[in-house]
Amino acid sequence: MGGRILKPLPRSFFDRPSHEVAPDLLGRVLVHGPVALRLTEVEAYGGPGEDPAAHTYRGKTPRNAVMFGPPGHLYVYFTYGMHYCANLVCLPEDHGSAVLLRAGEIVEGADTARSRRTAPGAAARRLPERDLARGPARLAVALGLHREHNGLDAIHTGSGALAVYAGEPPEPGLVRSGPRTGISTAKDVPWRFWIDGDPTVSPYKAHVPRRRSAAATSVGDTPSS
DNA sequence: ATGCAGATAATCT
DNA sequence: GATTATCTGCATG
Repeated sequence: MGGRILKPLPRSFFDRPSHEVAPDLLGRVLVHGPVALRLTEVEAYGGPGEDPAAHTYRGKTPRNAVMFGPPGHLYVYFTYGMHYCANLVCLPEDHGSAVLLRAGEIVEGADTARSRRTAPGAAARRLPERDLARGPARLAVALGLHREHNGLDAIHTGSGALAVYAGEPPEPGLVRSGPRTGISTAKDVPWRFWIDGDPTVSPYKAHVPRRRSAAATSVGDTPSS
């Protein structure tokens, strides 16, 4: 039969700098339980002292500890008071770099992904296929990744529920790179990688400084007069 | 199609 | 107390 056997990626795949792993991750297939996703957009983040935009820039903390662990593990963080984002750790232990999984195409378990992505109360209309994992927080929901999965090993061991497979890498000419999304420092570092023309790639958003609430700025912010 | 504002809490200074 | 590796809904052209 035509059933293609997916080859699991070995740990050594991730034992490289994150900006080398990131573009190589495009087209690979991440499987978590019933849902499989082909990566179409990722971002690399560097280690302490070398990447101001990285969570590890100022060293090890309880939150980013997993990034200082062995490669091939999942780093899941919580942000904006409501979203989870998932990364894959790179380089040997103690380096603190990773690749943020920003978007992908659901290739298996779309019904599961869709129900996870459909809010209880809202959404009378059907969510477009391309939006199921278009953006890092949406991707985490679609794959069912949460805080409890922080530190999980993503290397196929024969028993784990999570693994990354070789998949079909895109045509080299279709891989594009540019500045990372939504960061306030290191804005020019071109460590965002995506597959050109793929509809599941998220729209680029530059960082917008959120203005403090009016109440918080009421004292002492008057210009000279 | 694009743009803005609000949501909402862990984390770090 | 400020910031945040974001998303959604509602507004307008």
